[in-house]
Amino acid sequence: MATSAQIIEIAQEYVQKVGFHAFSYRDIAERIGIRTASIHYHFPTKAHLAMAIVDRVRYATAAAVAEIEASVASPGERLRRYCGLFLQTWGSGDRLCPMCMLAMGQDAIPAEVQGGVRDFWQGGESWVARTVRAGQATGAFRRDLDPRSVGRTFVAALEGGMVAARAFSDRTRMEDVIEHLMDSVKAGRTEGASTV
Amino acid sequence: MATSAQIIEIAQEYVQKVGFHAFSYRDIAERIGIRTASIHYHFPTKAHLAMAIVDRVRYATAAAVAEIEASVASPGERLRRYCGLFLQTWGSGDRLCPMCMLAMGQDAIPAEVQGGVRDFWQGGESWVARTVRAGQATGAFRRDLDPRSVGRTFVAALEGGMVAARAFSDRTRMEDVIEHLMDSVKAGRTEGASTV
DNA sequence: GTCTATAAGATGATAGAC
DNA sequence: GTCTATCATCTTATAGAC
Repeated sequence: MATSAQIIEIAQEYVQKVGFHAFSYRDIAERIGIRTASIHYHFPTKAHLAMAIVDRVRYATAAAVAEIEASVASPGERLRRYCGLFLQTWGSGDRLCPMCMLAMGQDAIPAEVQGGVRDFWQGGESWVARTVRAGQATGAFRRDLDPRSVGRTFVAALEGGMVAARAFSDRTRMEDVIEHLMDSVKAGRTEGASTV
Repeated sequence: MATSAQIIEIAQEYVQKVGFHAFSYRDIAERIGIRTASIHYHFPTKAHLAMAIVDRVRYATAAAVAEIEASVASPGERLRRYCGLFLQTWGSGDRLCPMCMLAMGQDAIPAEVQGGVRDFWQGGESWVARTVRAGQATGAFRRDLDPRSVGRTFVAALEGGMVAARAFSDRTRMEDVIEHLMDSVKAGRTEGASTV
């Protein structure tokens, strides 16, 4: 594999495990067996490296979502598969979502990186919202749902669920969250007034 | 205010804004107008400081939840007030949940701190689960809900929602999440089979 | 592309005076 | 409790040889 690709991959792993500020060029260099100066050749500053990670993750996510849309037609199944992406990321070695990690250190992260993270986040929310609308059209999902709110809740809960799953090294924390999320959108109930 | 209390308060603010690894004793010292050596007198290592933050937050949270239980009886209203605590934290200057911040940098954070963070998280999940059971008993909440899953989803979504609200400086991201969460538990629908 | 060498500054932490 | 002084180490980053 090309050195630059190796650098990005290892840096991404560090971002997912300890965050952007808790690893150094030295950490990466030692893992690959090169010197920090070589990393600076590929990525002049840490901001460049962060941006490369953002681009890589957004590309990979877009590909994964495209694959879901190509192989599954049912809105419910699409949503479940989407949730599965987050579960899969956590499963690949107790890793958090790299975009969530970058979003947390916001104030100490380059502006362009922040923008990329926001695009990723909003992209997920919008995709879920669109899928919810499709499910409402087929009658699979509750008609009284606000797609925007559901999209935002799905992404928020999946990201937060990963934090919990990692803190407890407990897969069921992700699974429980996904079950309740899926349950919250499915039809099969009369839409009535609340008694709360 | 006592110096140690000032130190904890400022350190907590840094944890909420940039994370545990992105601030230094120097940052705190300059804000207070003392030297880093003085901070080391109160908190020998950064781990001690982190632990003090965890204790402070857990104490404050317990007090806030107790206040809710003392002033509100309805499970639905209690849940909504609980969600309000997270909204309020974000509102106090675009801050994330300190426990969520500490949970993210897990691998690079002292073991005792990790334990405290887990206790906080699980405490929130359990409280929501208990409140859900109470709401099911009164008929305000859906009877087919799994309280554990709901508890885990609430905490995950609230934590994740704060990350989103901060990334976009957008209050509605928290509000939308809270609305869908509350909607997901309320009764008023026939409990039927899913068509998803 | 990778190296050595180096810079300039930050970091957590300690010893000992006041 | 706070200070000065100091430490060893780590950090991002650059210059220039190979």
